[in-house]
Parts: sequence; structure tokens; C-alpha cells
Amino acid sequence: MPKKTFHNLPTEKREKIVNAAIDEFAEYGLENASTNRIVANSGIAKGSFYQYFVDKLDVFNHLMDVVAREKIEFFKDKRPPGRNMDTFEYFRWMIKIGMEFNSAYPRMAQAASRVLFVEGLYYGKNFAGYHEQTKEALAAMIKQAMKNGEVDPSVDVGLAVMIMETWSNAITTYIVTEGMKQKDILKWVRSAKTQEKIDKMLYVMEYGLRKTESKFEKHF
Amino acid sequence: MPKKTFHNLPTEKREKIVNAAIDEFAEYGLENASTNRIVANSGIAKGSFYQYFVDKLDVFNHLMDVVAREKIEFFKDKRPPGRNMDTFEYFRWMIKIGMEFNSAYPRMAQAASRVLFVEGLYYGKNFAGYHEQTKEALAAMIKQAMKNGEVDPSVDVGLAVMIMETWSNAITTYIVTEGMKQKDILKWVRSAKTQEKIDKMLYVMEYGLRKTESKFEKHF
DNA sequence: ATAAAATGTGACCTGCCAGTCACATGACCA
DNA sequence: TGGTCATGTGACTGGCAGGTCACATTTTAT
Repeated sequence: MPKKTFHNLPTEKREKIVNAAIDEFAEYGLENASTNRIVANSGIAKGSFYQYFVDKLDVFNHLMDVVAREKIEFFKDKRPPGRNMDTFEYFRWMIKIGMEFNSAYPRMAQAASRVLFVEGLYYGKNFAGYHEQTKEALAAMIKQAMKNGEVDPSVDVGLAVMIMETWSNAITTYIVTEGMKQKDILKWVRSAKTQEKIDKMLYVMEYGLRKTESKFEKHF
Repeated sequence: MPKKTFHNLPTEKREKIVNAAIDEFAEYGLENASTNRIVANSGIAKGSFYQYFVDKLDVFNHLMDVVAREKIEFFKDKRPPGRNMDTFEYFRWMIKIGMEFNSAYPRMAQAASRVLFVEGLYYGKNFAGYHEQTKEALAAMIKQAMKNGEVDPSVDVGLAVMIMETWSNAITTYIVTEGMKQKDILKWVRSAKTQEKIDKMLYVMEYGLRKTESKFEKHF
């Protein structure tokens, strides 16, 4: 965690540093991020950086705390549109709100997804902690859904969690990488076309690729 | 492409260099791979390396050629177990053979999957070429499957390709990262447990997570 | 006003990187 | 044998990395 000198900083300066760090990690990932560039872009001296943080990982962990806090803040006043939602509807709603967050803070989302989901796979076991909460929450949701007869119980809970995470990550990666090319990412995410794409991905997660009599052309 | 001096090398020496490079890319990815370590591990001088290759990317591209060649060789005598296979059966069979290849050449698979699927996402558009062939082959397969009434046509072809690639990559990543922890990766891949895991993933790709009357407990 | 404590600074250290080059060694041919 | 051409070599360059430190500046307490 950052040293107390960092927390004593005026908000503006702190934010400038945090923003420079976010850009750096979004652009270069964790391993190739450069503290030299971070200090250059935040207008502080090299020595100051090491009075605020112990090292690169420290500033990254701080960023993840900031992301977590912003996310909670963002989700706070969001409520599902209806009562008694189906688990899949609820998951779809969650993903969509998540994508709203990602497009509201695209560099943050890019930095987090890149390092945690992508580089994290090959790092020595770090970052596992960040997944734990998500996984537990998903597992609880899925168990309940199986009890409700919504999720196929022949697919075990662990696998269902893995699948939902895979899709969540795939969609996030798609939104973040494609979205960065748009001039107005939020508008692009909210566009009918992008929303339909997300819907279709989740539809396939729910019903699979195979054509079956019962569902054919029921949805699209 | 490598210079002619490299091709003139005795096979043994060439293989030693290729193996050192594979290990390096598997361990560190493309960006962080070090030519210094490669030369150290292959027992050649720094200067020699640059008489064989123009740079790091050159040696990587050569590796991908080697992988492609090995893969073709590996697949050459493999035939699907039955005639008139369902597309999904065929895809499952392909994935499983692919995983056999990955566990026969685990470092190769790790290097390729890491750089192409993982780092490739964030590199400036490089490596897109490597996907093209795969994507086209998949697209053709899917179009045919839609005609046969196997794949849900309301899921468009592009999305279906993306989904199959996502699953293929997810399974590869799983096999490669988990497999590297095993003492006998091939045995592990062939074990009933691992095979069932792959089957279940593909089952979900095919039928989705939702419980439906028609399929419940039909498979597992 | 003064002392003390906290914060700011950038030159500097060591280490690793990709890539070069003058030279050494060996192969081949006349 | 001597000459030439291909191959092998590792010390070296310049650049950037993470991290340190003696000193400068500012803030705070007295």
C-alpha cells in the first residue's frame, strides 16, 4: 500500500499521479510499465515517486483499490429494472452495467483487464486474490440458480463460474479494445448494434450454438 | 525470415537454438524475451545470433513456421473416428487432437498461445495474419453446419467463429497452464478427468448453461 | 525567529537490453 | 601452400530500466 506521504497529498496532485499510472498500465501492461514515464507524465520527481510508493506493484495495487472503490460508487445507485428477475436476465443486466462502467472509465478498465485477466495468467500466482470475491459471488448466484431450476445442474458449479468469467472477460476485452477505437465510447456501447452484440454473446452462453427445435428463432 | 547461414547450420545446432527460443518465449512472452538469454541457453555467441536472424521478431516468426509445420505433420495421419460426423462432434474431435498436440509439444504451445492469443491482443495489429486461416476454416465449417441445420442460424457466422475461437483459446490456455504443473502432461490430458472437463466445456458451448426440459440429464 | 520535521528533487548507481563490429577461426579451392 | 570467403566471437555502444541518496525546499511547532 502507498505510504502516508501519498495520502497527505492534495487531491489534484494525487489524481494526476493516479491518472498517469492508469494510462501507463493501460498502454504497457504491468511488466513493461515504466516508472520513469509515470513520473514524467505526472510532473513529479523520481525521488518523490518512491516517497509515495514502495515500487511499481505498490502503485498498481493502489490503482486496483481505486478501481474497486469507483466501481462500488458506480454500482451504488444502479438497480435491476425489474423484480423477480431470472438469473440470466440478472447476469445480462450486470454485464451491461459493467460495460457502462468500462466505457465511463475506459483506461481504468483497460489497465485492469489487461493486467488481471491477460498478463495475470502467466504471472507467478499473483492477482489470484482479485478473482476470489468475484468467483465466490458468482458461485453463490449459480447455486441459487440451480436450485431454482434455471441452470443445468449437470454442469457443475465450478465450471459454470469459469464459463461466466470467460464470457465476462471476453466481452470486457471486446468492449475495451474495440471501444478505444471509437470517438465516443459510451455512445458506442449504448448503440443498438453493440448492445445486440452483447445480447447475442450472452444468448449463446445461455442456449448454446446448437440449433434446437424449442428455441429456434424465438429470440432473434 | 532467418538468413541462409541459419539454414546451413547442422540440424542439431539449429534445433538447440530453436528450443532455447521456444523456452524463452514460453517463459517470458515476446516483448520480454531476451536475445541474451536465448544465446546463452543455446550456447552460441551474440554475434552469431544476428548472423542467423535479423531480430527477435524474426526468430519468433520462424518459430511459428516450425509450429505450423509440426502441427501439419502431427495432424497428417489423424483421421476422425467416424464417417458423417456431426459438426459439433467433429469440432470436439479437432479440439481433442489439438490438445494432444499441445501436450506433445507443451512449450511450443505455451509460446504460441501466449504470444498470439494473449499479448497479440494489445500489440499494434501484428499477428492478425496468423488468425486469418483459422477463422476462414471455422467460418466455412459453420456455414455448412448452418445449412445442415446443426448450428443456430440466428447466431451469425462471425459471432459463432468468435465463440468457437474463444473456447478453443480458453481450453488451450487451461491445458497449457494447468498441464505445465503436471509431471506427465500427456497422461494428464488423456486422463478421464481432463477429457471430461473438455467435454463439459464443449457441451456448454453447444447447449448453453440454461436448463431446458429437452436436454436435462441427457448427457451427464 | 528558529529549530526540527516533512517533503521535494534529479543526478547518479547498477544492471539488462538490442544491436554492432573488428577480429579470430575454420572451410574450401587453386 | 597460400589466398579467399563464410562463419564464429565477445567486448563494446547507447539507451532505458528500477531504485538510491545527499541535498534543497517547504511546512510546522515553539
